[in-house]
Amino acid sequence: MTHQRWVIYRTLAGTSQHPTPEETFEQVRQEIPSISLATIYKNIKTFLDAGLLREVSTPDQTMRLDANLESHYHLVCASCGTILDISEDSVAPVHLKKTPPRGFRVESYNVNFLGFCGQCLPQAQASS
Amino acid sequence: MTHQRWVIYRTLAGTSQHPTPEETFEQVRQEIPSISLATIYKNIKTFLDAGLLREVSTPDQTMRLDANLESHYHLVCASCGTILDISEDSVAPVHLKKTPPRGFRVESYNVNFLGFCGQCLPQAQASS
DNA sequence: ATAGTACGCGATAATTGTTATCGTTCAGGA
DNA sequence: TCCTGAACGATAACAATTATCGCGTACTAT
Repeated sequence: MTHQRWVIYRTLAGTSQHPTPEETFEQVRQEIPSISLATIYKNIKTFLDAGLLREVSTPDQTMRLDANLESHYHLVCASCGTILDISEDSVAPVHLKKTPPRGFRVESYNVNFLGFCGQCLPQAQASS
Repeated sequence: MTHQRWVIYRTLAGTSQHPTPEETFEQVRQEIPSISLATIYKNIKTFLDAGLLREVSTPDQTMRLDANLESHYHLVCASCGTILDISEDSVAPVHLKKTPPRGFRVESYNVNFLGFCGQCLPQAQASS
């Protein structure tokens, strides 16, 4: 556990903003100006492999990170892209009414809610 | 509506395989050898904007396309990445037990099921 | 029919996000 | 203190995607 690794982890774990690697880089840079983006990526990969971090899958083509290890889902703002967490027990369990096709065996599922965050909601309503 | 555009659309609409732009390129190429990858991307974007096509969000970092316009969710094989469709009415409606945080307004939701397809299931069970 | 116009096409360059390489440095154990 | 391997930083490579630009071709109005 090196200093760099610790600062990167602390930065990621200390936010609920689901930052991108680039954003993480910028933030860590304020503490360690000599840090390299490659180091950020390498440590993120290490954390992902170790299960200390998870990747949120979003429509945009950049990685969003999540240090919240508890089971939860995401609310994604269609306007600004903000991601908010919503705990698993806020959502009634999902169940299939039919058996899946082609012998598919379901191991887990994930729910994403799309909508508008408090800040974007007024504009969204105005334009509709 | 040009010839190229039509062939691209037909190729995308004629499969349930959720191809990548690259795969689409290879397939269209068999009909129009002079086609350019950029043309594929431009037309995909046109179709996405027009709502004739949708983008599936997957853990891997390449775009997967979906010409199935009916409401449905996806079964993703954790082993080979295959995506199968599952109709909306195969899944019991999802509902929230609590109101979302920070004034978030939910407009829609999406469910992704992760598991193993019929082909990968035997290996997956053997290795566990 | 013809000239004009605008849009789509193909080639290619540029951009962006991510990963690999390589030499150097540094932490932790003998 | 010395050794060793892992992590670091710089940079190049790579892959996916997007922008640019000149050309050709289909429609429009005359």
